[in-house]
Amino acid sequence: MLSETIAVAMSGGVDSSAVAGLLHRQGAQIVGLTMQLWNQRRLPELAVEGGGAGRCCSLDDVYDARYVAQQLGIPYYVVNFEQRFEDQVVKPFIGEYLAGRTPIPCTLCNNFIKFEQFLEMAEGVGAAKIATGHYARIDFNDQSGRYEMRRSVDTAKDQTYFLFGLKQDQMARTLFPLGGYLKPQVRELARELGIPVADKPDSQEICFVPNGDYAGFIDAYFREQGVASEQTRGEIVNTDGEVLGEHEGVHHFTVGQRRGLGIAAGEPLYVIATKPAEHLVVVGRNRDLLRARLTAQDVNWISVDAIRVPMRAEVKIRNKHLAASAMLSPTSDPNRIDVHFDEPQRAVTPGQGAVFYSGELVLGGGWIE
RNA sequence: UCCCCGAUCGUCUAAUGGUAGGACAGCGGCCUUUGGAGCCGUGAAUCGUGGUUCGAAUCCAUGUCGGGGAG
Repeated sequence: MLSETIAVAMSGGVDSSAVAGLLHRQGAQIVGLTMQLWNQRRLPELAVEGGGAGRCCSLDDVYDARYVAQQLGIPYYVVNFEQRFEDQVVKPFIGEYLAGRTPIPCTLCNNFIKFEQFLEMAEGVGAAKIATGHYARIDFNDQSGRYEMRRSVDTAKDQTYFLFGLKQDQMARTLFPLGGYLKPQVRELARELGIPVADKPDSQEICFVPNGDYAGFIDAYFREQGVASEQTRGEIVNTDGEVLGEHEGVHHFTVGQRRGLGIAAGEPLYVIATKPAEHLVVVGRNRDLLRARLTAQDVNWISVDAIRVPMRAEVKIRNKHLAASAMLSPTSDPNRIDVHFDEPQRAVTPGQGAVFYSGELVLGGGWIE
């Protein structure tokens, strides 16, 4: 049987370019695809000097991706997912903030765009599999009959936290060629392969927010949609309900946040919660943020079947959180899991992911209620 | 109108005759490649005017403002 075609998601960055180069060198038949996800000129008031280079769909990045594909001599296409991206990532992203939660756009994008829409698109161009530059590892376990996910070898670059929503059938068709590499090795590899973007800086922050000011993005989106800023303002209160100040919208805040409150209380204040219905931001002391338990909803199991009895695991509640020991317990709802930490954790934040690990193995994960 | 009390960085406050300091807030940077957190750095004040004193945030007078009393 002929080697099957692999569609490489090329962002124009080092990692995905290295993936394309690597697979090409291995003799795979590949096609490069760049997803056009957001028009950076959409909200011109957010424009940043340099044209937003380093963002996921700036013209520069598309140019880079095309150039890399050209250098490798592989077919290359740009696919336009803007509408889908706005409906399934941007709007939910804003909606989550307005609901008092803190979304993870990267995970939404993975779940609804990269490993769904993109996978379909790949099929459409005759590719049975896709490959991305994610730092994670997928293996098939013959005994369990499941695809398993592991943290990347480069623990600092590991992106499994953002991948907890991947389904077995998606994993079956996905390659993460960089999961076994360290980032410096990837750059070295890119240089070896003659990839022109080998020394391009890593991108970071939310790809569709050109200046990194996500709250400013939401404000600008509101203005575009005709929502007046007066409608989002509200009060900052302490846990006793005493009014300490005012704010420009609950979407400017997330649990655990310290900066931007503008309240001089003699001691640092942190956001304990946002209450969008009342336009309130509740603040308190750092120790008020400790929680020993949470419930994860829409849980997706990856490397193991859904649990029926309690199970010990390490749980990450944000990307840079050091996974903490906890007991996972099933609830009456099979999609919801109770998590009891051995030690209270700081700033358990609704809308963020709770990802379950056993060592380097990603068991699964869900959304914090 | 009179009598008390008070007035220090943006905020809260320390210094009672001898270098105006701290906390919080702000700003900048680093670190992180969801949002946060954290770390480092940084600007910022004695209500005004006179006086006493070698020297005044501090003592005196007076004005202004704020709070409280006295028909």
